[in-house]
Amino acid sequence: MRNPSTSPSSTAAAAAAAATNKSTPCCSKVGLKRGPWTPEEDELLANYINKEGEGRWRTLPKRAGLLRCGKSCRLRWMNYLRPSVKRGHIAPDEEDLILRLHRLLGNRWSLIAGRIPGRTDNEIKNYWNTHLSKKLISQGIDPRTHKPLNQELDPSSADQVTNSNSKASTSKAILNSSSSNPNLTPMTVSSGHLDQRHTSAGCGRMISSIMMINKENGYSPNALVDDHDSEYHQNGMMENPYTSLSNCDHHHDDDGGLGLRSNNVNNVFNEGLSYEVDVDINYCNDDVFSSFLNSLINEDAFASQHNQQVLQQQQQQHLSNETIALPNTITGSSSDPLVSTAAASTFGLEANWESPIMASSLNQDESRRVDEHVE
DNA sequence: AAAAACTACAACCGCTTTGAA
DNA sequence: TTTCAAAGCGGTTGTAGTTTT
Repeated sequence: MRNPSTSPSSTAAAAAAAATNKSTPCCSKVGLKRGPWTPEEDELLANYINKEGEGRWRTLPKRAGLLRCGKSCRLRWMNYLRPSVKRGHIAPDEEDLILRLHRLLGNRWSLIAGRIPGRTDNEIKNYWNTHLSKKLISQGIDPRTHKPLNQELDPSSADQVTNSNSKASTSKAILNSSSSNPNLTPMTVSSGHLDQRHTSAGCGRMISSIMMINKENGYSPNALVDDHDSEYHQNGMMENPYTSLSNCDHHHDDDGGLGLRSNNVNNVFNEGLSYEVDVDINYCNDDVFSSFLNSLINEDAFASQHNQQVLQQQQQQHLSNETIALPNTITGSSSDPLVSTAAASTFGLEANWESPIMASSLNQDESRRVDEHVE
């Protein structure tokens, strides 16, 4: 899309970089082409990779006879030329899944893409920015927090909103929020570097995904904190510095599944009382995080199952005529579509706000659809 | 019919992380 | 332990295409 010869930002950036003696973008090297790819270039790249395989991007252009930088080649291959890339409109079920995953993971586009076969992070990111975020806003929902926009005006949640997209300030924000707002129940699900490179290497960077569970309004998904944040540990949020649902990722076509290596589930705070979830997954395999994520996504499946069990118990106990205080997720009055009842109960969570968009798109086939995607 | 505004998305940039030397 | 190249990620930009005025 970009015209290399008319891109003011690129030329300005290159000039600025030269002036400050900083490293220039690889594409700024003299003689390297930029901008839209031609069919001929696509063919050259695809043919080369089909023959020689991916990798060694820096030297690939020269070997393939392309006047492009390696980064550009990699991007073109990953986002456009790979055979596994699915082109075309995002289906409603894919859209629904994106919404759910975004609510869980925030702007972790590569992670989200990893759960949606054939879709690239770039495509999902673009789709989010051009469609879904606007759709949410039009329905009065903050696309960052997935909470009703009018909730954002609530001063008690200001910190959370303000910091939701800030990796650097996340841990403090969480601590502040959880301490100042008793309704916030932070759930720490640390995961290692949710990155693609774990496949051959060991654990990557350890990042904790902190899901802020707001007992009234759901939770903010974007909070991420580095496990190395000592302040965070010092505040007792974690006992083990590497409490993680692990390292890992997925990726589109490399290893399939989320591939998260779990260590353990962290403390869950509830109204000032902390207790450790009685689930030791220290040595769990890669499926654990994937399963956990699935459980979060497949709320409906769990909820309906749970509902049935509860109803059966009620019938057996002849309590049908009595009023029983049941959690909202069980009564079905409202539930967080992204937090399964099972997962919520397992992790000590309750959430009872539902996105209209997601709610409207939910149906009985939901769990099956999600499973299909995931698998 | 032309201009302006809007939309979609490919591509680029800067930064971070990783692993090898 | 340090350095550096490679790879990857998320945010942003620029432009072609479409719609509206």
